[in-house]
Amino acid sequence: MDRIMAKKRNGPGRPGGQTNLSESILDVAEQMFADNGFAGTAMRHVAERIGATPALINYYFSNKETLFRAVFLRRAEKITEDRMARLAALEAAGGYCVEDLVRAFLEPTAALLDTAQGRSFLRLHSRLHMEPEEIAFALRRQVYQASTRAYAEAFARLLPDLPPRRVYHRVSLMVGAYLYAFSDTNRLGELTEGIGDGPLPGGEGDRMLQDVVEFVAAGMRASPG
Amino acid sequence: MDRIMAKKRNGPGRPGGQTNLSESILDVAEQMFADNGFAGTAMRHVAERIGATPALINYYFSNKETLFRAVFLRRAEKITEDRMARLAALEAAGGYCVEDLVRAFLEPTAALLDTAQGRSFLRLHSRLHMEPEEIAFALRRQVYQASTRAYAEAFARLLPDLPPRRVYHRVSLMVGAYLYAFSDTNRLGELTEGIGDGPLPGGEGDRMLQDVVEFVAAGMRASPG
DNA sequence: AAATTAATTAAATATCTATTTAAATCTTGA
DNA sequence: TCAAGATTTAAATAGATATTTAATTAATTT
Repeated sequence: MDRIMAKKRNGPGRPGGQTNLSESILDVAEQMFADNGFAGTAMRHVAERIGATPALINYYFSNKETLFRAVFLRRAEKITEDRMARLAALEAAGGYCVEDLVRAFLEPTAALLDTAQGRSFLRLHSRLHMEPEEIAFALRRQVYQASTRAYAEAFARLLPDLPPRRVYHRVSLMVGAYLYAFSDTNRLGELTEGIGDGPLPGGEGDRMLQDVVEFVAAGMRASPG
Repeated sequence: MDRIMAKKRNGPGRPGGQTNLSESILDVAEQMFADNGFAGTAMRHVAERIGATPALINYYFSNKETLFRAVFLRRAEKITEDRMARLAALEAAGGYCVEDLVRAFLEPTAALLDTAQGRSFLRLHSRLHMEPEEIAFALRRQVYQASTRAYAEAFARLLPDLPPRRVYHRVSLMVGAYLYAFSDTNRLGELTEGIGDGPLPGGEGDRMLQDVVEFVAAGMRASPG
């Protein structure tokens, strides 16, 4: 759609004015990593889309893996911080229920549904969770482990009849459900084609979040069999 | 672990006896596509692991994409058939509940948890669902669309108060949850490290299935807000 | 036994890949 | 104004990739 272009001058040398290419690289790389994966994305193509040479990407981010980490961390760190802040707010406010906790966990990612760039990140994010490679593991743990654990412990306090092991299991079911729902790869439209409730009222993102919260909160509260 | 080796003779020519390399190629490719993705898997490496040359793979499967399809379809088609058969059995038996339906949908994939090769497929399967590429879409639709729709309609009959659009949405939440849980990429062990309920009793696969069914069935039945 | 078909390899083809190096141009600070 | 630093390119490096072709050996059919 809207490809970001540096004003091109043929030949080498620093161009006039300000370019802020570093951010453009992150944006384009985010889209391409989301659509084609890490291995499927060529540095050359990222460079082409911003109208520059591959060497420029290695100038800003020293190699492909570092670029990937930068793309991921740019948003992921905000998500974790946001989750922790929301959890702290709930604790401070006193009483909260399972549904409040689910909503607090999901809102920081649901917010990304509102922009195309945010949706790219969500696809990237889902892919990363499905990739067993070491690069993916390390990144996920580094960013999400602490906050996910904090939420799991909060859930455990709300669900004293459920053994801790099963609380964690349900947390991971929540993660799987929202990743899939938010990543838009499930092509809900394709599946429901011809059902025709028409488009959802009240903003796609909000409605989506509400549906997921409802489903997950019920799953969390399910009486252990 | 157990790499399949063709008995090597140096030089070209048809080897003596029977080799059944076609199946070996599918097995190795399944593992490698699961771990490294489509773009991240090199034909050359697949060939090396079976002790043959890349040309042999192109002899049996004419190119990389066809190989990928063959790997996927080998199991996916059985899953769909199994799902349809189980749904028909439920219908024939007369009354069934939400939990029965969830279990019927999930059992064909949960069965794959019992072998290493099956778990490879499950990882591949999850990856495919997160890949927005055209190859992934077409495959998923070809194999799963009809059976998923049939289940969605069965759910709709059991949940008359829930608008069809939302039934489909919940079905896709179910899919996301089980994909993630069964693909083992969530590394539950890592997250729960130090919790120590110890290993689950009664077979990892069965326990896993039971947990997911419980969670998803509750989510499905959640009263619409 | 001869001819045909099946299964395999070695080698070549034609790209595509990430990354580095050196040079070129602009900006900034002294 | 001049030197130092920042940002860019062109070109080279060193491989890796999927796929095709022709040759080779074994199995099967006639």
